[in-house]
Order: sequence, then structure tokens, then C-alpha cells
Amino acid sequence: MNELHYRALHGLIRAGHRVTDEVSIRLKVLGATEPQYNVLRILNGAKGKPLSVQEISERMVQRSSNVTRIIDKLVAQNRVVRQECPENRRKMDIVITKVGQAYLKKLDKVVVAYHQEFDGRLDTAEYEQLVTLLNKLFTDESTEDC
Amino acid sequence: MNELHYRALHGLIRAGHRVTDEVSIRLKVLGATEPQYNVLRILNGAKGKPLSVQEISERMVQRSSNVTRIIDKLVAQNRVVRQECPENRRKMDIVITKVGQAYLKKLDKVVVAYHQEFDGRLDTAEYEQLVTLLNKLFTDESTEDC
DNA sequence: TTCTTATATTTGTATATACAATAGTTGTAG
DNA sequence: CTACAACTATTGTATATACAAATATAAGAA
Repeated sequence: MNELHYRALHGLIRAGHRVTDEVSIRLKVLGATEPQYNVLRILNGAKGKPLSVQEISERMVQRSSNVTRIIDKLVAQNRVVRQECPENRRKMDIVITKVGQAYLKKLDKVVVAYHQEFDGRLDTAEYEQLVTLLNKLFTDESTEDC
Repeated sequence: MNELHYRALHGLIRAGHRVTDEVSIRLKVLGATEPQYNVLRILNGAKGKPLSVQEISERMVQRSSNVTRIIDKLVAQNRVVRQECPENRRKMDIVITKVGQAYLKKLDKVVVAYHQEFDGRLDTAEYEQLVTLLNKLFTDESTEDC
């Protein structure tokens, strides 16, 4: 019983780390880290709407208190812009740039290529099953991007 | 199609990180990090047989080149012993101590308690399904502990 | 207004991690 | 035996991360 729990949860941990590691290796070739990729995706998913540091943090897979410094890097690379939010000067308006979008496209390409390695390992019904099971396990979806 | 892949893999990443994060929080209360816990579990699983740094590395969930420094910490805490392997003086024989085993028991307790939070979220058949799907996705099991 | 509390981000600092370089050991070819 | 390549663990160093403290703004109460 509990052994089964353990196998399932441990399997999830290993699977998650493994996918992250593999993705990181591929992103690094293009000069990006996984958190940077994550932030760019989140901003791109906002469709031009500026997001605050907090909003980005909430959508990140890895809880990290240092979104500020990730943004610092992206700003230095002209991939996002950061400016004070006019309505609330405590907040920052962060937006992906054209340069950032073009870069993200390149990053997405290598990630999609990695995903394609999984073609055929499960059939469509099984992939749906997996998604369903994950949703059931983690009902409160505190982090959502795209 | 590809969207489904993405949802499944991204779900795995989030689930894995989430479980790791939650476990880390609980371990930290007892003064341990997740990698330290991992090493202790691996050594305990070896049933007294000394393992080399390399053997431990291979069994870790997170690829990390710094098992040496994790061992440093555990040695300082008297939870493992490290001595030169007599057969091959390049290698190190690393073994968990009684102190380490007792400590590991305490760590396991909080991890098990966390696992129990998942009771009822899936039924037995579903847990088995999940394990099966994960095994199908990652056929080559390069990392195995316990 | 002024005081207090809450919110949002940044920064300081200690620790952790990745990666390359190093040092010591073993195996093997000449 | 010597020279050279392969293997194992450690260390140096730059970067990343976690967490607490600091800074700045906003909102509400006296």
C-alpha cells in the first residue's frame, strides 16, 4: 500500500528531475537556463500584458525568491523590459521584447524536439490518463502558465 | 497531439518539483537537505556494503558532481564514515553509521507522513497505472536506489 | 495630517551547485 | 622498468539559490 505510494511519488520526482535536466542541457547550448526559459514562456503567455515580479513568481515551477535577478539577466540581454508600474509604483511591469520572443522561439524548438523523443512511448489515451492522474494528485493548481 | 505531450511532460516537471519542494521543507525542520537524505537512503539501501562516491552519484536523483561535499557534511555529523578502499586506493568506502541510521529513521517518518497526505487522492489501481506509465515513459532505468 | 500596517521588490549574505582543473592511483604497452 | 592513458575523488572558482533584512510605496486608522 504505502510502498505503492512511495514508488509512485518517487517515480514522479525522478521523472520530473530527469525531464528538467534534459531540457536544461538543451537550453544551455543556446545560452539559457531553465528558469530563464520559464520566465520567457510565462511573459509570452501573457500576450503583451505586463506582469509583476510576483505574478511571474507564482507561475514558476520552482519556488524561487530571486525572480528579480533572473529578470536582471534578461534585461541585460534585451529580452525583456522592466519599468515601474504607473498605477502602483511598488510593482514592476515586465514585458517580453521582440528580441525575447525570437529567442524564445529558438528555445521552444529544442524543447519540442526533446518532447518528440517521447512520441510513441505512450499512446494518446495513455498521455491523457497521465494528465488526469497528475491533476487528481495535485488538485489545487497554484501554478499555471501559458 | 504535441500539446498533449507538452501538458503531460510539463505536468511531470511541476509534480516532481512540487513533491521535492514539499519534502525539502519537511526535511529541513530536522536539519537535513534533500540530497543528504538521498545519500543516506542510498547508503542504507546498500545494507552495510560500502559504496564509492561514484556509485552514490549514479543512484542520485539529481545529477550532481559534488557528492564529495555532501559526504563531507555527513561525515562531520558522524552520520557516515569515509575511508580509503583497500582494494583500490583511488576509491572511497562510504558507509552509513548507527547514528546515521537512527537519523534516517526520523527523516523517513516525516516523508512517510507527507506521503500519507496522498491517501485517497488515487485508488490503488490508479497508483499502479501511474507507476506503469512512468516506467513506459522512461524505459532505461539508469538510476535506482534502495 | 501622522502613525501603523500591509504590500512589492530589491539587496546582503551564506550556502549550494556546476564545471573544469588538479592530484593521486591503477593498468597497460613498449 | 618507464611512459602514457584511464580512472577516482577532490578542490578552485564562478554562478545560482535560499532566506532574511532592507527599501519604497500604498492603504487605512486615529
